[in-house]
Amino acid sequence: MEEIPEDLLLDAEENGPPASAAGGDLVLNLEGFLPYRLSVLTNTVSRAIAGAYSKRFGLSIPEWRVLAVLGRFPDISAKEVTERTAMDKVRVSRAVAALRRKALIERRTDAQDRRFSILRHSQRGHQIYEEIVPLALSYEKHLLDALCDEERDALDALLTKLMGKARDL
Amino acid sequence: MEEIPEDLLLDAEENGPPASAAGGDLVLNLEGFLPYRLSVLTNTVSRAIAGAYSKRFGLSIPEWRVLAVLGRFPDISAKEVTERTAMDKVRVSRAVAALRRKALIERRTDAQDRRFSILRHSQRGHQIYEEIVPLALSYEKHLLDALCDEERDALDALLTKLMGKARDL
DNA sequence: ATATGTTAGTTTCAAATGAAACGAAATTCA
DNA sequence: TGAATTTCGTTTCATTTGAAACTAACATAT
Repeated sequence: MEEIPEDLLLDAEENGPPASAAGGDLVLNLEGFLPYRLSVLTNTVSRAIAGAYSKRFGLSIPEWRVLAVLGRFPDISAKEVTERTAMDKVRVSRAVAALRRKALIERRTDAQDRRFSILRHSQRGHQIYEEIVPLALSYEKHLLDALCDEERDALDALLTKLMGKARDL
Repeated sequence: MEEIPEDLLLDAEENGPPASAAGGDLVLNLEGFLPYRLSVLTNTVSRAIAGAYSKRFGLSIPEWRVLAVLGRFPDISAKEVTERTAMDKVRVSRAVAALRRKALIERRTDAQDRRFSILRHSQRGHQIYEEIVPLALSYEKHLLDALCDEERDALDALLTKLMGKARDL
């Protein structure tokens, strides 16, 4: 269903920050809009890293996150994984199932409270973890290479503050 | 709403977590890992904003982005929308289709090159846009309230630098 | 012209996602 | 005790997503 064009106005480029705006119209400049900038940066970073270990190890992002948190906190429950990864329980459940299928983690049941699982790396899972960690760290390092020490501290503080604000809404 | 881990340690390397983490192993501290922190912050922010206008106006994130970029750059093609929103062409195509179904944007065809579309707000689309912009800006303002002027400048510079680095990989 | 290649945008298909319903285990309260 | 409630984790179902295949329009070369 293509419509035939009527009159065409060729568009003059508007540039620079806000400024423009006919009459009392409000205009939002996406390129400078903080939530948007965060989103683009995050997606770019995530894709780059995910590309690295999904190609090489066949891991999805949720799977890698579970592996990562179990590297630091072995023998925790799926519930605690959700808390430490900020993923919801459905995602965690599926990531855990996938990792078990691949024999990269092992699951036991908590004897005190049998609703809880107890998760940890398998030997092979731990090997892979130890291969990925340097990759992840080196990508982080690459990013931080853009910054001097003071800037890194500043970034750390800024992210903490923003996270605090973001949560209360 | 997921809980966030309590202990914040600076960057990753060797840490002394629970007993069973055996000998000289490398450990990655997710809570301090920059890509992860960015991801959590971004998702928190995106969800909060999306919640606001999806409930009230029935718009998805991609639809809002298209509407937003057309607010600032009317009469551009879908191709240019993809460039200005950092979304892939499939997402843009579907968002445009959805917005047209809702009669919030209009599409013509470029007479010079009939592969290109020419997109702009409908009247009603523009109304909605002008209702959402203040919402979006006020949420951004809320976030930035956490920061003083110097910090805002610093954040701006940091995001620019990080984005630059993120892109080359 | 005809063939070859490129680009804008859509469609198809399989995988990822999240809300809600669910089963099992534990807890609370009568 | 046992009925009602909560919690952990899984499953179901409808929607969203992206890679790849596709169509249509244009460009270039022979």
